[in-house]
Amino acid sequence: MSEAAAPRAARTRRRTRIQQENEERILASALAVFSAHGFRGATLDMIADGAGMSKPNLLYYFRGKDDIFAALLESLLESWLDPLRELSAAGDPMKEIRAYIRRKLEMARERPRESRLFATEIMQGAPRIADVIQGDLKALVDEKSSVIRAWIAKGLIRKVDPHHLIFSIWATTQHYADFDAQVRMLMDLPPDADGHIDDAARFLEALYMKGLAPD
Amino acid sequence: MSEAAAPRAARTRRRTRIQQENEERILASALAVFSAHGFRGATLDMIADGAGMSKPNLLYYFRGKDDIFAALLESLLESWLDPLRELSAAGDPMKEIRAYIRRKLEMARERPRESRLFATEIMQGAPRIADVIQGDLKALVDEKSSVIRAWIAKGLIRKVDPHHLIFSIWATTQHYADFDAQVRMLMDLPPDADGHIDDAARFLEALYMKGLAPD
DNA sequence: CGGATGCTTGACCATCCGGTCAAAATTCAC
DNA sequence: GTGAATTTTGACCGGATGGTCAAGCATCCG
Repeated sequence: MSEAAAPRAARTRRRTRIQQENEERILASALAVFSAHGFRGATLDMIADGAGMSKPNLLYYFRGKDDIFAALLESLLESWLDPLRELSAAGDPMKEIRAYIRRKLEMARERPRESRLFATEIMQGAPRIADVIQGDLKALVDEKSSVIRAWIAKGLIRKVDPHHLIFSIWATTQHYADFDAQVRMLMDLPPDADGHIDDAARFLEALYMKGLAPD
Repeated sequence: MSEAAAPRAARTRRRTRIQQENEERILASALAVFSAHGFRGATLDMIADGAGMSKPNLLYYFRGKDDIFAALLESLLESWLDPLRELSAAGDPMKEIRAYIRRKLEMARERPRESRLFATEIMQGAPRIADVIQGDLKALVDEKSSVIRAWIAKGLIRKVDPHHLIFSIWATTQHYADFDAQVRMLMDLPPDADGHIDDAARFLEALYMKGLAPD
């Protein structure tokens, strides 16, 4: 994500009210379309339709499909990483980890499309977001790994590999967003129910509390 | 998965040696291509190239892209569900669960493309495999959930929701296949190393053994 | 060894899709 | 209100892509 996508529209002066609004509508539509169909499966017409405008108009605001995708990722990245960022070295380790699990599950409930967007991209080798992963995300993960190692050194949690701990929390929580369709089918849930997330929270919190408690 | 894809070629009589070979080569190539690019991102030309034949020739064996995909899923499904099928009600619960985790991680190491194939499909709402999930897979999951419930009733493992236990094992193990690119970037691993899977096994086994042991 | 059957492919088609362009419509500043 | 700047769009283009077809080539069986 080297820089913000530069819409043709923005070449002239500052952002107009119309520019602001339309760019927001485009990104909102792009999130829906990209997360549902993947980058390749998404079409500019779908995104334009979702944003209530014509394709050429869409391309007046963004240079092309790649630019829309890049702008979308950039607009989402910050808040996507927030839950991990909030993991505080100063807090009680068990409470911090439990709270992290809760935040991630809440994201899975509230923003499943964001989760699927990143997931589909990573599964195809992360061609468009490799720099973000190796940059910002890696720095954050390394930092929090140190925090976890410090907790271990103090004997506050069991000795585990911080990377694998983080991966497992990502995997278990994002599962309820990424594999939502499967979860619903296997649990016989209606399309809108989300109470199972609370059950998942109870299960995961118990698993990690028992699993990480020092001997 | 209502029925096997019916190649034009098979209309006449029984499968020829050449038919057998070519169908295998096509499915092998299709696995590589579909898992790397998703259904929409895959093209018939890519699959034909990978199978070392022309596109019309490929379409002599399968009716179309959808048929190839359906045949591929059907050919993989059985062995994909094997690890869970092997979970035995008769065995020691802790050992059974640990062995299940190992089998799933081994699948992630040995057959990551299969994992990604199913994952991308489910993430897009499972449009092409809904019947399999609601049929065979659901029956299997329900059966094994009963097994787990029986273990709980006997006090052999802690009281947990069987569905969420199964989901969490799927999520944590398949993560190393589906998100392989991210795992490698965050752990600074070369493209071919797979020793981190052993570390993951140690982490996950410990997490679940401690997390599931009865109080 | 010759015909019937099965296998393979080059050429082609229709549609989709990302993207362009010029002109029309709207908004804005004065 | 009016001219300039901004916004919007119908029409269009070129390449990709799923799929077809008819003819050529290989294989098999008697």
